[in-house]
Amino acid sequence: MAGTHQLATLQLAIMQVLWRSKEATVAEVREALAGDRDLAHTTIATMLVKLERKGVVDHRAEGRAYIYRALIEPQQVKSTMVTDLVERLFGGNLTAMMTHLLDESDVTREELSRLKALISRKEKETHDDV
Amino acid sequence: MAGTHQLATLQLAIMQVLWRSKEATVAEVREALAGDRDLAHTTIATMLVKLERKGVVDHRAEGRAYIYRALIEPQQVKSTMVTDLVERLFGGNLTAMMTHLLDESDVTREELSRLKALISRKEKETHDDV
DNA sequence: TGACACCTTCTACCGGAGTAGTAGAATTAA
DNA sequence: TTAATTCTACTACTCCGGTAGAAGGTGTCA
Repeated sequence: MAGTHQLATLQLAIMQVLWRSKEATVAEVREALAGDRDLAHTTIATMLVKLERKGVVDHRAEGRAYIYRALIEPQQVKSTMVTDLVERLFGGNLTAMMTHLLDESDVTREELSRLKALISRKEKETHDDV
Repeated sequence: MAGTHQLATLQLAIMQVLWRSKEATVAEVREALAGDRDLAHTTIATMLVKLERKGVVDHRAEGRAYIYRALIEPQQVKSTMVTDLVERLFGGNLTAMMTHLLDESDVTREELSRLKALISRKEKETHDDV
């Protein structure tokens, strides 16, 4: 099971900053998160160390500062976390998850037709290659 | 924010047993979980105490044993957890979540048409009552 | 009535997330 | 040169999930 990465809330928030800006120092991450969450400089730094130990970010020194960058793609994290939730909540049943999403949230007409188009496109792509 | 319940993996697994069987003793929960997870009796018992403290289960004594039952509905938990993930991962954008699901998982033809039917049904339900 | 089996309760421990203070190095300003 | 600023490194602490041993209560049955 390589490349599966569960990330907690703050960790994910930090990663999202890195994904957006390619690279960032502790101060820059902190700046980007300010407003939603006002955290101490050291808190961000600590989290980045933990993320690095986890192998999902990397850093290089530039002068006195460390510049961090993400080592994994948003897609990997999303896949892991969504798949995991579908597994835990719906026993891996994708349609059940979709049904829930459609039932519980108020989707607009426009979104519905966009989804329909998406499915049609997907149907064309899906050859009988199972 | 009442009625929002985040549950971790084991907690959710235990709740699912309770939802299926309406009521269960510690031993029964343990039995139901055996195979996937072989846990000590006391582990389940401890988790149930924690879940009770959290207000999501309840118990009554019958003879020497406690019989537990769920106090919340599966739907409440699913809503909370799905909504939360969509928020954290896709900034609350439902369509983005759906797109991801369609792109990343290998959906079969059959599932696709079932989804299409689902959307059509939803479209009929959705009056312009926004 | 004593031995055993079954149950809950209490307590404890580990690890990870989150939060941050403090120390010490380095760079800049005065 | 000294003082202030700005970083990282180290440490620690709380909370929670998960896991389970030890202890103590209670029922059963020969």
